[in-house]
Amino acid sequence: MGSKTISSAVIKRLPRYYRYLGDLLENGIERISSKELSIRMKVTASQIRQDLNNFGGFGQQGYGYQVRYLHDEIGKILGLDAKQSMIIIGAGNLGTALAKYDFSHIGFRVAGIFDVRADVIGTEIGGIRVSSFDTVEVFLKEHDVQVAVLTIPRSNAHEAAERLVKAGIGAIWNFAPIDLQLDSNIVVKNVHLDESLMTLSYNNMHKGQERLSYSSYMDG
Amino acid sequence: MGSKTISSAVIKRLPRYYRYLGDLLENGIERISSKELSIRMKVTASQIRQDLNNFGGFGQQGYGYQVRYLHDEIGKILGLDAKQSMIIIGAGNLGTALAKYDFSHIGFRVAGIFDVRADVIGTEIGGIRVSSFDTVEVFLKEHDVQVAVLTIPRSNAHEAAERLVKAGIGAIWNFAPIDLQLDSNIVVKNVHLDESLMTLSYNNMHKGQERLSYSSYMDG
DNA sequence: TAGATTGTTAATCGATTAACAATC
DNA sequence: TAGATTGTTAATCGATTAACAATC
Repeated sequence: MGSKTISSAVIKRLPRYYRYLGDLLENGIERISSKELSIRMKVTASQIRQDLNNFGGFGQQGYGYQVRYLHDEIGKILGLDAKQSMIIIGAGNLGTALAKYDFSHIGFRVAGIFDVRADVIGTEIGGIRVSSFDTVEVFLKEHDVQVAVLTIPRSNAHEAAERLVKAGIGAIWNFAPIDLQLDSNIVVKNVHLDESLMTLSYNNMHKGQERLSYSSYMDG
Repeated sequence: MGSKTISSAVIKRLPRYYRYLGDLLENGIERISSKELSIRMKVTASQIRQDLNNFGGFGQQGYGYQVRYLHDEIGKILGLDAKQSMIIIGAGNLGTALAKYDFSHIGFRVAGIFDVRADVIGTEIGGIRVSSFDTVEVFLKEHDVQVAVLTIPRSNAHEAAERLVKAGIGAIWNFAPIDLQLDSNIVVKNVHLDESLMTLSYNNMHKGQERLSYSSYMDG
């Protein structure tokens, strides 16, 4: 069902559409054409129409797109209406920050926090008690969790990931600087902050040699 | 000088090469061919050779590449040998996590932390006193800072960015969910965590409809 | 209806992969 | 020298942009 493969380039643009449509909603704008949206977003109108038509015809000739409708449809495509849960593995600096961050606007909530360090287990972060990582298998049996957030040192990341997968996790948001080699049906999304900073460094050093600001919107 | 524009696709791959070469170094491996590296990294040998040859001929026919040399050269290309400083704007959850993170392995250090909230100013994070954002212009006059890290709410992000630019900042690592519209010679790198989570959500919902695990290495 | 704007096909552009001559 | 592997050119593939007929 619905099996046409959609390129990852398109998928990566969806959240940005979603954000711009949300902004339009907030400003009380009810309809928009691909042309006008393209001007605001600094992309081509062609690209917007091509992207959207991967998922269906959301617009109307001569009229454009209804902002509310398109916004909500993209939200559904992204699964934001699904009320998903995630657990955070590693209550260090980054794990703590993410645990305190409110992801409810995109349908996510933190269901649990885990760590291996005795001095961290039992402390509270954002109203959630940190549990021993040894209890994660039991926890996953008892709770419906879609995503595991990996904010632990590189050295432990692979072993932890394999345990999580064995315990039934299907998606990992990985902040450890490592390429996880897991079963092909496990979805992994890497956020490598140091690599992000390195590309910023490169672009800053080599400034002026290329048109930077214009093509940088999707380089998030 | 050296003005051939290099595509951002190539730039984004450099940090990953750097990481793999660092791993090889740690394992005492002194030379590697594009073929063998391609197997480890799950990319084509062609791509590795094409990418590297954007910057020069680092290898030797019949031999391959010297790991130490190539690693250090890529480090230089990325500017990691430059000892750069950054300031963190916004001492919230994420700003605090980044302030405590050790970026010295890629040549960066945190020179200052700024916030507008009276109850936060004066507290200490990772050994650095949080200063009033109103003092940032003076600070930037007195210190050589390459990067400003923006970890503040969306509503303040644009105004803060403009002040930083006016005060001489040339590069912004932006964590606020907004597209900053700044002078074209300002380098902006966005890290939109919620958008990252949304694409993870999408891939998880639509799992099995495409070959996910294989093409996901660069989707960080 | 006439004007506007979509959905979609065709053309272009750029990035990736393959091939191979150069050379260590 | 023979074998290996690069640097680089050529072929392929995929993504973006342009064009336009369909239609609201």
